[in-house]
Amino acid sequence: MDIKENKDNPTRRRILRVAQRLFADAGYDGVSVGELARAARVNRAMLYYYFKDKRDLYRQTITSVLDLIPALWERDDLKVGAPAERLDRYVEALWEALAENRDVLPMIMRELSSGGRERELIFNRYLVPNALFVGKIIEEGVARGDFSAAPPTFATVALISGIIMPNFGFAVAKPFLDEVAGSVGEGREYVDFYRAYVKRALAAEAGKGGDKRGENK
Amino acid sequence: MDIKENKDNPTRRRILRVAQRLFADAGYDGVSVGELARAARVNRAMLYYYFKDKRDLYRQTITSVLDLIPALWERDDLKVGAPAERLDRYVEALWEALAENRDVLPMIMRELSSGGRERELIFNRYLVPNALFVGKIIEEGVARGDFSAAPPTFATVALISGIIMPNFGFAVAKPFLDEVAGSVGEGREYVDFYRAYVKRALAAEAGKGGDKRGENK
DNA sequence: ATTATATAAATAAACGGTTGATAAATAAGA
DNA sequence: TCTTATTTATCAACCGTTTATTTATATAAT
Repeated sequence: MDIKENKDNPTRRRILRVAQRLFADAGYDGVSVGELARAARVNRAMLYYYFKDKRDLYRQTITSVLDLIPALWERDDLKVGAPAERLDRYVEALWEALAENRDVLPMIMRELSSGGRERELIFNRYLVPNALFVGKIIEEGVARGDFSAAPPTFATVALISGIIMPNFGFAVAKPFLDEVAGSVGEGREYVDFYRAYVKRALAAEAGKGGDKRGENK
Repeated sequence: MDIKENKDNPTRRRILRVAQRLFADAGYDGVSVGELARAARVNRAMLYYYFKDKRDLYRQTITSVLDLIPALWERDDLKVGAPAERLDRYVEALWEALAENRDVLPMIMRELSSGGRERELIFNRYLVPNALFVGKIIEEGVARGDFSAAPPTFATVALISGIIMPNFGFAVAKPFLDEVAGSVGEGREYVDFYRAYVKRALAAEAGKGGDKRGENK
């Protein structure tokens, strides 16, 4: 009756992998345990052998997918160098991370849209810490006089928005966008554009720039 | 058997109003016709008297909510003046429009997240036209040499993102955000910040600016 | 003004199908 | 033989939808 704890079990992993795809596409209510079991080629009852219930499976699916975000905050190359540099690398890094798994943003967006049960989990575990991480870099840049963008909170939000939204667009509508606007590429061109865009937006007025140590490598 | 077409019918309007709230909170699959009927204090069968089926009701709910977006493109004050001015007013206008009805963005986001049936409707009727509207202003500004931001498509995306994302955040998490970050206000401060932010991001390099007619009011 | 008729609005009841979940029986592996 | 893994069978509850029936309202005929 109690749930098997062997995380390496191949059946269990197969269920999780399939659940990730299906939940990302249709959401919690949009997938039945029947579909889930069929897609994973297991008996319906097996879901209750490895997971407490449907919501438990959903929760574990979410965290397993979204846990590539915290990995960002550990990267060494985002810890050294001038704020402008680190921020520039962060834009690139977050984009890459999100582009790598196209299920992340749809899952987050849908869960936030639904007065979702996992809304606070997502905020506390991913969004707020991520905003704090970026905010700290900007704060430092403002303090040094490199950035004019204050308050840092607002600049943080604006900056992250420009990464998340387009990436979300790619994730949910790449084929469609290609159709209405010709090929929209893979997003690389946008990232390059956006790095320069952010640089201009945050730049301190000429002459007001403070300590130049470490700038431009 | 055929559907009553009287759009002013009070019962019908009550159903739509309730559907708007419930669907915005929980999505298509997250609300049963039973809940819907109970919340609107009508018999379940009445939904099928005024609407073809659940999805028809859902579709009509979506469009009735989202139709405040196209209203933006008709505004006269967004049609006259220098590009920089019009863009500045657009930022303000879009923010206000979205803040006015906090169901808009959650509905859009969820529908896009779920390989939703109404995805193309949303793109074709709201998102693409809106992007074209903004894109045209930016294009004009670039042509005049007022903006350095090219290509206009990318600048358009970046600019809109900085409005939509924070507004979405407000819509789904205002109470929560107040709790973790102190009161985050009503967003007015952010809009003011963002207008300046955009201005810097799009500004042409000093001296390269072309025709100055109409600038700075 | 009363009655008859037509139509619109609302209700109750039921349909087959699917839902998430459980318990008991069985098979496989140690 | 004991534990782990998988299946079969079954459950009540709910799902979206339809049908048949009743109530209310407006119009026309008497």
